[in-house]
Amino acid sequence: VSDTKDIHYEKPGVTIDTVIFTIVEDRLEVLLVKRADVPFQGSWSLPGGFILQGESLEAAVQRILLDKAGMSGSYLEQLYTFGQPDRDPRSRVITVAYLVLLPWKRTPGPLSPKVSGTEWTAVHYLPKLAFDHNQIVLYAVERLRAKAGYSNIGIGLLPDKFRLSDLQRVYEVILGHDLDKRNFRKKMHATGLLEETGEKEIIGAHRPAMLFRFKEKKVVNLD
Amino acid sequence: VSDTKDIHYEKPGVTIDTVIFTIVEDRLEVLLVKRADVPFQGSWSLPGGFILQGESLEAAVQRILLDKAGMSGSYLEQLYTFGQPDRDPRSRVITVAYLVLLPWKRTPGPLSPKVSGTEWTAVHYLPKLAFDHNQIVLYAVERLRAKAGYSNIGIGLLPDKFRLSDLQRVYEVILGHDLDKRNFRKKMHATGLLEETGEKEIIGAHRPAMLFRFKEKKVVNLD
DNA sequence: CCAAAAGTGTTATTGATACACCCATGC
DNA sequence: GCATGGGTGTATCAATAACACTTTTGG
Repeated sequence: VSDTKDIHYEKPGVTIDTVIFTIVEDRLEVLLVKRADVPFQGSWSLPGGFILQGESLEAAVQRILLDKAGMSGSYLEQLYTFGQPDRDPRSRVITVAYLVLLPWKRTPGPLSPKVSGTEWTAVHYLPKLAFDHNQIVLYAVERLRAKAGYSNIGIGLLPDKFRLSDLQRVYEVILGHDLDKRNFRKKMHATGLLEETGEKEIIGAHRPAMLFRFKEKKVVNLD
Repeated sequence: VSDTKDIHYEKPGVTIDTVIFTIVEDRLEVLLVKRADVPFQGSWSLPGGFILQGESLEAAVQRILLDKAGMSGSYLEQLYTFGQPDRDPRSRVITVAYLVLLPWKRTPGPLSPKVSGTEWTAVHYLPKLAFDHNQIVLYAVERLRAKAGYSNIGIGLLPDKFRLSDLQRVYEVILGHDLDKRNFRKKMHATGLLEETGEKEIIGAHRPAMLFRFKEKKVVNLD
């Protein structure tokens, strides 16, 4: 029963932490921010913050994204709530972790962090992070892998129009192993979620690739 | 960044709410408690409560289970954190919802609620609950259904020793449709998780059934 | 001997995997 | 004309789904 009247113990703090993924040069990268204050001063940590009055959890995530990363996420999913009593050395803080996917912009450069003190880091070379943030990132990677197996989660990491080889690359990077081109394309077409844009894109001295788009902009479970 | 120093807005409250499932006479039932206080005085609601200082979220769930239901859960999983600003009409309260499975005791009777003001209710005949608790129960049922498809979640709803027909019944109740006996048993045996106890059980005028046990006491993903 | 649940295999269908060549382009 | 990525189909294997009869017990 959610009863507020009998609180005689101190309220825990509640924060949001975000695991923001993107793909850069065939690597899965996560956005980190350098902590300005104690504890863990100077350590890297996940972008996060407190929830404002009257603000939904999702709205808080979007606000934090804009403040800390200078961008708004294309896909957003609640991950898990971490509440070990000692996870913050100062006081009890419970954090609701979110998984965020940023569309990978073809154009190189503008994906570089917009906010000073932030940096994209490959998940394979993650430093020791503040608080329990390493655990949170691992949990997020696990979730992302699992979802790659049974959903079109790749949509969150791609621009509106993309080549099938881009889509395949996204899944390969998430899963950590190569996929068969013909089987991958067969399966993707079978979902009925892809539509041709009619446009073709030429990169370098190759046969031009058809650009595709997802009919549904939402992440959806396949089969 | 989990920074407590710059809180100038009021902290939200944090609660735990539990969706406690069991199976009674081939029905999936959930434990409800009648609210003694405003708001929603007299309404049914999910067992819940505040988190004590220094208490982990899981420990809080176990404590609430014991207090409100007079029993400890066999399976426990964090469901989702609900934080809509208006979900509690008095003040901002964020709740971390847990899914709990109670082993169905063969012996009829002792599963009846131990604590006054609590009642088991079939999920198909759920009344209008306090707060957003209907939404939480729906979410829990969805999760349970999904897990029935790819895990041995049934373990949480069964006593230590059980007949294969009991196990099948559990899955049928969760999924809401009948399963083929031979295919079900083939699949279950193929997991390698079942072991014969050697004991047989005779109920009524029938051929006695072998009692089985799960080798792993944990819920595990199949395939 | 009858009613009721326990137990047991085979076939058909479906989905997943493995695998190799031609095409269009820029230089 | 050559290097590079784009694009396509078939055969095998594994998993799933459909389906019916015999066994053991108590009454």
